[in-house]
Amino acid sequence: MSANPVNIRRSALPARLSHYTHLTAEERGALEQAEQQERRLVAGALLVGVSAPIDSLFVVQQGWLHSSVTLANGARQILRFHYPGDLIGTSSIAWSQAATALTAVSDCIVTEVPKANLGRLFATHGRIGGLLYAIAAAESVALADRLTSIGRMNAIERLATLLLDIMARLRVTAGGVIDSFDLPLTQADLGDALGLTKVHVNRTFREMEARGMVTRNGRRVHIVDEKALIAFTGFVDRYAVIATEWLPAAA
Amino acid sequence: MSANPVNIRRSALPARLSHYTHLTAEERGALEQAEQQERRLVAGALLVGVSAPIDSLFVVQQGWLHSSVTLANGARQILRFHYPGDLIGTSSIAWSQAATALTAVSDCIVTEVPKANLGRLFATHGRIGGLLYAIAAAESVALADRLTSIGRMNAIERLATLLLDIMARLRVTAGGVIDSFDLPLTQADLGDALGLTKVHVNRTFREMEARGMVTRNGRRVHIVDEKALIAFTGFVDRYAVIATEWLPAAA
DNA sequence: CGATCAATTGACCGACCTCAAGAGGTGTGG
DNA sequence: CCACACCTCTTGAGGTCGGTCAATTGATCG
Repeated sequence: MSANPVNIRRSALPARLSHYTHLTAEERGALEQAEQQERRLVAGALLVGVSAPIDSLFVVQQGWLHSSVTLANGARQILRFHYPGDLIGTSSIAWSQAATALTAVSDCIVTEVPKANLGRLFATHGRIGGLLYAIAAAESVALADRLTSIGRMNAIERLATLLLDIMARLRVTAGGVIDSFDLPLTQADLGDALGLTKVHVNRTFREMEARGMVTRNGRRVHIVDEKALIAFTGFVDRYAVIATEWLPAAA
Repeated sequence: MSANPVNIRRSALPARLSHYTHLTAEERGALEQAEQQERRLVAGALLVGVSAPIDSLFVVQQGWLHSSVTLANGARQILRFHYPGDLIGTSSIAWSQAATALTAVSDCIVTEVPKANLGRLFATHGRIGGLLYAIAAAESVALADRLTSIGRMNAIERLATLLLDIMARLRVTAGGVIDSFDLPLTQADLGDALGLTKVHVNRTFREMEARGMVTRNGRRVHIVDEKALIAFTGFVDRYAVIATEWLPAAA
């Protein structure tokens, strides 16, 4: 364990940013100094509750989380999944209370970034600010894709799109090309993400198997023919590439 | 007409940012210099098509626009509405092609902001960068609210939420408190925004009238009892306040 | 004054929901 | 090491909200 809480080595955030553009050693250092103590969560643990006062963001280092809201009638909507390298809790930037709950899907490790540190980062390293803005824009488009999926697609297309989305996002971290992955979500979770009931998620999954689109083995999901599924859903990978040429050159 | 295309006076963007924090004269000048020529659009005109190569963003000065996508089966999803003071086309920051179409809902005026100018702005005025980031985070939460609405609410709640959302957003510009507004959208548009058909939007609107929630007169929509409607939908205004205390003080 | 578009209404349909029960798997305590 | 509790997955039967199709009305505009 190399747990120096202030100087985390090899944080997932600079690694993620490096995926899109070259960072100078100085920039990387500034990023790592913004991060503070580490928190470990077991699967299912709540990191932040809705309306909790909060003045930090978090960087996901390991594992999955999701952000969600629960309505007055008890219904839940899962808004987004978060993976290593994501800067999360961004709604606390705009307000001093959390707009959504953050829950660990699998066991995970996050590090805290106080808002003030982020402010300093924007002021002193505008290039990083621009890059964070670009990533936020890309995530916003991915969220819009989910909206489109729920608003205008049937159950099988929704589930297929979500599976492709998860796989695309895992690839940014995993590096290589993968065609299967462990899905640490219950069918109730999937339903809450897709605007369906768990019962219908089940039927939809079975229908996808019957059509030869996926196979399942426990939590493991295997995408049989990704190209065909992409053609079927019109899915677009929003994570693979992000333009950075509009940012000024590194100092 | 004071149409100097390079030095637009009183752009809506600095006015919007001033709504949330004080801008120095210098910051205001930098913002205004980033904006370039002005474009006027008639209602229904397409500003940017999907997949169009694009290396500018736009500031809405007057009127409404929306961003949308059209699926292979012809279905359309309207993702978001844009009002004066909004910086739009942000997906072109992350990629060199537009991810969504931008269409004028009413006659409107926009000014162009080349991506490179935005990059310079982030590098030289980090505080503005942080503020834009905060606004983007707030809009992302508003989009998540729409997602929740479509995923987990019935037709009447969805329409009510959208009407409240539009009114809240208009208030940022209109200033005062309003309880009615002109809705330049067809019922087909509303359906595409809500994940409903235009036929069902019609029935839903009539049901809302029958229940005494709204009255309509041509394009004019009047919210009868806003408090009750907010309680009914759980709507949260994401535009009224945005925290800025985490940004370093102005230089 | 015809043409076009938006709003409206009716009849019927179907994708997804609700309710309910059973099966399989896992952890825990006795 | 078994028994029980609990959770998730699975399947069936029947209901409903919103969709589809189609026709009519009303408004706007050359």
